[in-house]
Amino acid sequence: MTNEEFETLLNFFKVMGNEKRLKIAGILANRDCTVRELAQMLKLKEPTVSEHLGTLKMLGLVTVRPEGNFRVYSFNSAALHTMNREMLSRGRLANLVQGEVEDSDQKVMKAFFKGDQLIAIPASRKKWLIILRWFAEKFEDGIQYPEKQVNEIILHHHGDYALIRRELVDWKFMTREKSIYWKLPTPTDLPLD
Amino acid sequence: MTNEEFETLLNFFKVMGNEKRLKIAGILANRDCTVRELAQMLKLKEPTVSEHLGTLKMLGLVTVRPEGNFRVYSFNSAALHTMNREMLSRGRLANLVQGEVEDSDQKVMKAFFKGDQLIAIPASRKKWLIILRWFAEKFEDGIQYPEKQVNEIILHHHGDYALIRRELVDWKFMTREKSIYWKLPTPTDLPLD
DNA sequence: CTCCTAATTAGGTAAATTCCGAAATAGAAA
DNA sequence: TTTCTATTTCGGAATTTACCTAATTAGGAG
Repeated sequence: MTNEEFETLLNFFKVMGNEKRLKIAGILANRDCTVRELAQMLKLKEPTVSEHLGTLKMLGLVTVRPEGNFRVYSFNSAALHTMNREMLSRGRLANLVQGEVEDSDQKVMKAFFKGDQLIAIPASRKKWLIILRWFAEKFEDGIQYPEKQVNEIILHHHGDYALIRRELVDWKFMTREKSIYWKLPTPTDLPLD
Repeated sequence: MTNEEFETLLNFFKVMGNEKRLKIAGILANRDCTVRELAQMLKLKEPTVSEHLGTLKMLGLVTVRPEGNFRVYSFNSAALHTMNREMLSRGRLANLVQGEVEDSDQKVMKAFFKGDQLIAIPASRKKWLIILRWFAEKFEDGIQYPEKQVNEIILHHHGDYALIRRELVDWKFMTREKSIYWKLPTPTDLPLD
């Protein structure tokens, strides 16, 4: 279930998103340690470190073994690899929230599309904008399209390409000059406020 | 500087370690959105979403562009890749905390080693254990070593192999039966308490 | 068995985070 | 210009988190 994976990833971030725990993980990635050793290095009391280790252990990021009179904690590379490889990519991230997106957006899409064909025009501006944004995604950032090509691309999904083309420009999804169309590439980066 | 990278990684985890922000990132990984759209999907008020987006923007995980009357937020794959590829491996993590480890451990190693040769035996038990643990690392988990081979391995680093060998066993870094030595493989996993 | 030591759990305080409603801003539209 | 609307900023309440000290547990050593 995708929801469980979401929780896993979220917990991973939560656990690692703490200075002391991240340091503990880093130290253990260098060598095994006891609670006391870690407490000294980090200038924390043992109970605090113990708690942090418990948290890391829950996640599977560290393991313990008794050794002589101590309990020695080790870093577990496997857990890190799992997060790294299986979850931390745009595609994975996108899949984890399918439920959330469905409600608002795909509902509209389902109502007005049959497959990838737009079969009706919504009256509400809001829904219309969702559809236009979908059309806009068919074009790549920064590439210049001659009008003929714009028409072709739209035609794959709707017969009245002139309407869609005009609306894309009106709503500023695309820019036109003469008969060349494009999407703004990276439209002047963030304002540094 | 390694310390700056540590901060970057820590902040990344902090920011993503929040349910709503992680969902926002996931939703934006699917498609661009306005503040209001996100607020609806997540059942939050706009100011709250706006704040979260601000946080994500600081990290570079999302970008904004004006579009018609709205401000449209996009997911920025590049930032994710940076974290993923450059920082999230055991080796990277280990390097981020060099400063912390140095103090406690490598100080001892420097004092008693010349290169990889153990040239003195510390009086303090604590320091001795650090050294023994270092020797223990020369052996692989779960592999059975005949005594002769144990001696050889130790000899690379210290002449009195009998002393080290005996201490490794005494302090339970290794187990011996007849003249076969080994390290406990995965010594009965975590107690599920 | 008892002693001793490392580690953990309990309980409570201080600090940080998340969220909201109200007010301010910025920019398109008229 | 003024108006309208999406977004952001402000200030404060409620929750969560991190840390400490004190008490308890667990297990090896004598």
